[in-house]
Amino acid sequence: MRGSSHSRAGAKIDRLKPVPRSFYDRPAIEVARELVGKVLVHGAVSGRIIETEAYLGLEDRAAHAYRGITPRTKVIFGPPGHAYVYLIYGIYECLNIVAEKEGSPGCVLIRAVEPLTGLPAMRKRRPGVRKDQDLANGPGKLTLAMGITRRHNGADVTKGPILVCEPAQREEIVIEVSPRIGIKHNADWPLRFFVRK
DNA sequence: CAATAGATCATCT
DNA sequence: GATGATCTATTGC
Repeated sequence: MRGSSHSRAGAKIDRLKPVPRSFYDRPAIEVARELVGKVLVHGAVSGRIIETEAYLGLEDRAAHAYRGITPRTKVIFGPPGHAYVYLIYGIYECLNIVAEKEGSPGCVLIRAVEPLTGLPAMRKRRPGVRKDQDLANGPGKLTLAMGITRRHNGADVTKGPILVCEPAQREEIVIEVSPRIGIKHNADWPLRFFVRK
């Protein structure tokens, strides 16, 4: 969809229905694939999830949970439907959603969203960005644009302040699969899901 | 355009 | 003390 034909969307995001916790109580791969197309909401700011990656548990060397429970990774071992936010490269923060039942590690990295509402707020947090689609088209960019920080680590995404909701209308999308980005281990595992443009 | 370096710090060894 | 699920500016064709 190019152009911005529905620029009045801001009014109704609070009526979107949160995805139920049972949605997350499944293998991380399924959750990752089906999160594509859902809507990420934080206050008045929202965006459609267009790219995700699955990180498995103890069998996935690329996953933070690979080495077991530590103060940082304990959220991943907790109940599904919660946010895992961590600092990367000393500068940026990345948002994950915990999948699989409590005790079973597995999570989904949200890599990109397409801005839907709250565009002015996003621009304020990301000065210098030219195109709307560049505001949140990366893991570090989307947390910046949407004001998500480590304060939200452990937050329940079925309750807020960060929410994952069903989109207002079902859209026809084609989901593509590829290897994950920027990792060293298991670099050929097809665990990245994204919307075909 | 494509390739590369630098920023910067919590976490784990 | 090394590392990393990134981004941006800059350099070089």
